[in-house]
Amino acid sequence: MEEQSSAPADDPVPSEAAQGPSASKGRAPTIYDVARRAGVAPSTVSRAFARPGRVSFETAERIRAAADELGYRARTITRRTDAREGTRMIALVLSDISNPVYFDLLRGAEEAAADADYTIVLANSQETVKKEQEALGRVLPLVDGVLMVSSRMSDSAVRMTAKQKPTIMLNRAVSGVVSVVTDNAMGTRRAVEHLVSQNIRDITYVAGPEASWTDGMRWRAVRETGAALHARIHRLGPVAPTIAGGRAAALSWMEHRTSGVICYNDLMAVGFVRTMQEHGLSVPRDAAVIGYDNIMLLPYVSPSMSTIAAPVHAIGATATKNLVAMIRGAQPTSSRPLVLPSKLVVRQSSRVLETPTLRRR
Amino acid sequence: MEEQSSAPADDPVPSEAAQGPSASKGRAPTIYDVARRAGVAPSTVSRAFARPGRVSFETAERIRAAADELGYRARTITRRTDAREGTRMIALVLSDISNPVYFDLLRGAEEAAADADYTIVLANSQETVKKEQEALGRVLPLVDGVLMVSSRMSDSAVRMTAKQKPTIMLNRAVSGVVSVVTDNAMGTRRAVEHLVSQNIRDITYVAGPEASWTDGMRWRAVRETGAALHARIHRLGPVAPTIAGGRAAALSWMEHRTSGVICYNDLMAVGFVRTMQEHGLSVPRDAAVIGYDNIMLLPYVSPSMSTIAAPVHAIGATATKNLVAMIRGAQPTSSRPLVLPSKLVVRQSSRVLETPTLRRR
DNA sequence: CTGAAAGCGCTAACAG
DNA sequence: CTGTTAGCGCTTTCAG
Repeated sequence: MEEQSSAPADDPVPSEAAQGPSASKGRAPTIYDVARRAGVAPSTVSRAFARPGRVSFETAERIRAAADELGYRARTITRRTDAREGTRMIALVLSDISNPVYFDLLRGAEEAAADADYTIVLANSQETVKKEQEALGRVLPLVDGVLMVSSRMSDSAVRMTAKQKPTIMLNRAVSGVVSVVTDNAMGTRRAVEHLVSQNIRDITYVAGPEASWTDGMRWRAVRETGAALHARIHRLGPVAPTIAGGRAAALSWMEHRTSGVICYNDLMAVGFVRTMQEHGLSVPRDAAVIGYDNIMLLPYVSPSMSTIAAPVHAIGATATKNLVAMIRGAQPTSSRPLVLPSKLVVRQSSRVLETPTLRRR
Repeated sequence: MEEQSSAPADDPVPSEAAQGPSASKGRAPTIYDVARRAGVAPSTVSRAFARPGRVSFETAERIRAAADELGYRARTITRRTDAREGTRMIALVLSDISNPVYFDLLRGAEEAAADADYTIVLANSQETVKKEQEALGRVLPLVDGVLMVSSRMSDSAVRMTAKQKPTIMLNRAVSGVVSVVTDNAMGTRRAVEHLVSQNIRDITYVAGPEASWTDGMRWRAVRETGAALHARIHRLGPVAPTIAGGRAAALSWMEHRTSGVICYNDLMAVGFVRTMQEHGLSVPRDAAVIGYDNIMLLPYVSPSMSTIAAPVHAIGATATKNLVAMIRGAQPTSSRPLVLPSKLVVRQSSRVLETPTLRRR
């Protein structure tokens, strides 16, 4: 629209017709252009952007004006990567952002980062490990540190990354790399106890993605606790960690029903329950169902869903704080992963005995 | 720089550094280190990374080996920003990533980006406009284009950005900037018709964030359609676009009930309904409630929630495709925003008349 | 295919 | 406070 209209009249501009329509055309203006236009030395322009105090107000004014006219924008990155000053950016790499679990993690990370004056750059890679590595490779050179969430990359690949930039692993433990994980075992134990205490001794664990470290931990926790408590544990899957995956699992579960079901995550649990209901089964009467993660809206589904909750916000915040410390030169204190506690949240989907008066909280 | 190493203080630690578990210590290796190690010229190393074909297989091998040993990593960004080759990254700026609406948008954007071999970098800024601008400023220099979702920045600030890099605005129309929006009017009209056809003629619109362009559009659509259809329209709010916001709104709504309620978004609608239920009211009997966005899990809350759905995936994909075209030099065709249709999804929360056979309990 | 050398845009060091 | 002059790490000529 007004791209044409802005035709500046006052223009002592030489032959170089400043710019075409919507910018991005005639090569981005450099610091030299601005300097020439403002009648100062390039270094002064540089200073004006990097160290505002060090340049006289008037000169700064003039430079800013010139920069505006030319549409100049400091190439912060080049400057910073070259100067090794740090870019004040942190990469958060995660494989599936559309999983609601990550919300609070993100929030926690962001708050902690903001406190320390860092910006979080998210690199998401729904797809393959390959994509994940590619995305990581792209952002790696421009951040001061890396937060990897539930990565599917191999341990050695992760270690490679950790060699290049301060790195913290979340939701997975990799030896040699600082890790922050949740204590799946504890929450799981509570869940199994909760079921067993209601006389449920036949429990199916519905597995999530095979490559997932978390799935391994959860399955192991279920199995071991089950053994300790004399419950019979079965395993189904793996299926996709989605509502659809849960639905599929429910279908095969029908052929060998158990009175208790623990799903790798909440989304699966929701799908599982819905499919049961569609087949005329009722939850928790026909089976008590529990998920993991405590995602948003879980209290609002019907029946409200029990879950094993991780302190996701704290994980994000803690990891970020530690990462910032590492960026500032701190050496990792311990070689063991930092473990944060998880807890069981009981709602209707697993409360068999005393059915409450249906108006939870 | 640090060649004068003997000078600085108390460092009795000589050559030991090499293998500290978490590395990231001794100065990132440069292309020169690799070159020396591989016994070639720096330019050859550069070529080996940038233009694989142009270097003999053997030399490439040697260089790769040397790079691995030293843990060298191409500083892609510096290289690319300098070379104006483009970084093959696109910034997706959005103010609140924890809103589930953005899932599909993100997915759409990512798929389209991947098709064109671009990576999406997410810059999230929960907070103020100031934070948003800051985050944008940080990533701007290093991306080839910008996707702004529901930005709260001023029109002129947005135009500023658009001057520097190809930019597309999503969920908001800014004159002079390519925009992709949904046709809120159409979906809203259907919703109001749906209510009126069930003899609901008293409708409350619960407003979302004041600064939101979308809220303005939705409110306007409700008001105008209401007028056209002879329904009485009321307005409540603004409240936060969250479950809590919806709960708060429900409380004040109690004092002046209407038989129809349309909330700025689904989260609010869920909170609204829950609060009604807690006060002994039933949905849709006491009020038909409709949200916007069609977020995940909506079919699973109780009662399942009606909503006005935008083709979010398509928005993300379309915008990204257009952006890539712009990056490649295409000129924006039209100055008017690209409008994608929205539609009404009727579920239990608004179905007053023929209560379905509710096999969904 | 490779090396030497001249940039690239920006910053730091050192006068004055 | 500002200009000059060396860099910074990487790329691009331009010869061989």
